[in-house]
Amino acid sequence: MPIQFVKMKRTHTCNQLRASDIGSQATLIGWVNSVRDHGGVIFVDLRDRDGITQVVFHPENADVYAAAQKLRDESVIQVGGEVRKREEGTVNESLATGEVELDCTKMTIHNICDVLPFPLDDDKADKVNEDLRLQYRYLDLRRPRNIKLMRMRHKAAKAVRDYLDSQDFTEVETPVLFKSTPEGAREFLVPSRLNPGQFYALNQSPQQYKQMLMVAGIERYYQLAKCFRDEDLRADRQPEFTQIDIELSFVEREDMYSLIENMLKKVWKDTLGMDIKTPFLRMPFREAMDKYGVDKPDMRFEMLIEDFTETFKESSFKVFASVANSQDGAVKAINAKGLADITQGELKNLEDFARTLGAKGLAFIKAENGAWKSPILKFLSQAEQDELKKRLNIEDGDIVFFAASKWEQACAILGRIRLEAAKLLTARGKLDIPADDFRFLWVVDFPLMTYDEEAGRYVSTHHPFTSPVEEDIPLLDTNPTVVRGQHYDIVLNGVELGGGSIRIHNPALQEKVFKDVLKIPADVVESRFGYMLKAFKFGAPPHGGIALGLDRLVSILTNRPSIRDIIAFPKTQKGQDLMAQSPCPVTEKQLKDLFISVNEVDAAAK
RNA sequence: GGGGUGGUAGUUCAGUUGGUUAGAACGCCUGCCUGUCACGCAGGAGGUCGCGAGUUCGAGUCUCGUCCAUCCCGCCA
Repeated sequence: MPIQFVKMKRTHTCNQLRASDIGSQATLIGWVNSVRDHGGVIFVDLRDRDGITQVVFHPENADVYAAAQKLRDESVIQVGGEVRKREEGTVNESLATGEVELDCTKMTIHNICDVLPFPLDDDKADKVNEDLRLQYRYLDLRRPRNIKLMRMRHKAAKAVRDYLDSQDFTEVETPVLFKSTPEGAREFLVPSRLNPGQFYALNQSPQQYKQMLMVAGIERYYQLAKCFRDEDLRADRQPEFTQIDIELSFVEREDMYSLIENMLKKVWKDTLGMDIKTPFLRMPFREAMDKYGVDKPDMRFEMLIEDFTETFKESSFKVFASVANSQDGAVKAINAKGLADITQGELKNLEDFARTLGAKGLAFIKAENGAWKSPILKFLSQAEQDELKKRLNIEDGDIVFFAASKWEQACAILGRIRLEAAKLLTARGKLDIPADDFRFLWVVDFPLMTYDEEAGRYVSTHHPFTSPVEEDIPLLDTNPTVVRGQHYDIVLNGVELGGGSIRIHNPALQEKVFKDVLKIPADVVESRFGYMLKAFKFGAPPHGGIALGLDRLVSILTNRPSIRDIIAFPKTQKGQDLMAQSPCPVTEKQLKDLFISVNEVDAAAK
């Protein structure tokens, strides 16, 4: 039974009392951060979301003193008393309130906390198994560090809203229950009770609705939109996530760049107080792949990939020469500066990594003690070695990795090696990436289409609503893969923050993309996109938009490795909420009402 | 669907070549302590070694399977 001595109102937060308050009465409420019982005097560090204040219990105040002996960490108490000056030598410099303490004469115990399932100190709690922390997410979240993350997320979202509001945007909510669009990501299906045998799909993004809002004449739309994808999870992927979803009419790419740059400028200013530089760097997709091996380059360190396809065309090293002379073949290399001390194990890991990406092996040259060491060195002519040395700036202590393969694969392999090498160098203290180093980048000039060998047809690089660059439109008929899309990705520190495009607003062009280029059967086009094509015939304005992942944005902003850290109630890699325990089986009646039968495999899982 | 890592006390971990009663720190409980702030001191409780098979005289340790978590590949128009 909680004891209650007297009714009183909170007068201060736990981060407010200062020397100037000495002698006045105050009432604080919060959680017991720690109890130090000295037998004749008890100290309680009282914590709320703002800070900590020391509360003292003396035996003279018999009631509260006796009650204080029963307190356990994380209990919730309300305490009243006089603000006292701390004696000389007992001031706590590490607390903002460290000059004073509250001499407790009145107390209400709102809740005595059970023994905690895991420690809540940040340094200890960070090591606790995440599944346990997710079971008790409300406790994990209660840690000051995590509360701060939630508040940072709020600040970021508010900055986005404030900025877009200042630019005359209207926030419009679009349906979460949408229709199934099987060509995209895997969807969550929702059975319709009123339409037996039919299903909604949770929206993967408000893409089609926001384009309809443009046709509707909203002109400037945004939404912090919950989106759902039933794909496998990663550290930066959750089944439900939040997008900053934006769409405007009468825009061109340049307008979009400056809009987003200014928006992010405000986000960084309002959250971290930082001024980020605009305009952001821009890089064509092809260059990103060539130099960084990915379409989302991490610009915080150099280590660029160099192309040696020409160098090895005439080489006597047949492995490289044959690739260099093949269709689409490329020989590329990267210098991991200072990583010649790589261990056998680390080298093997890199090699395995390369293999998973389709490489046959991972050729390398180590420069150590004034000499080059490499299994392939004997095949390389002096001229080839000179060329490598010059263009890769090979010095003692370096290690160079090679990839010889199809262009895209060679880029991808070294792109991964580049990132892994950076991790190894960072661990060795040879590469220092400050936490507040933010490198924004626009990646542009993506091909509108890529050819899917497996499917034997063209597929949209982004999505089928992306507009081709005007002068490339004639090429749609002859060579779709060289058509450039009016698409842009925004990349931050090697993470794709978001992407968007100028859309097609011409119904004839949209229909052509669906039917002639993507070869979607006419009846399918009609059933999936018929309403869009029709809408475009009724005064569709030119428009474009973008979507940025809010979760990813905040995780980078706060330097957290996983977006689970900045989502209040995240799901595990199997998509479960360990606290509420969802998903879970439902009753026979529920299923019956929905005309659904569950097969035996699922029933066994119950 | 595939690969890696991990699972031992409430928590974080240690546990030798397979060998007696599975340890430490923190937490918890009891007692002492009037100035601490990671308070201190003394004592105590607490374990189906994720689960299931197998090998063995004997398994925390070896083998196989399985479950859970996590990282990655595939996937994410």
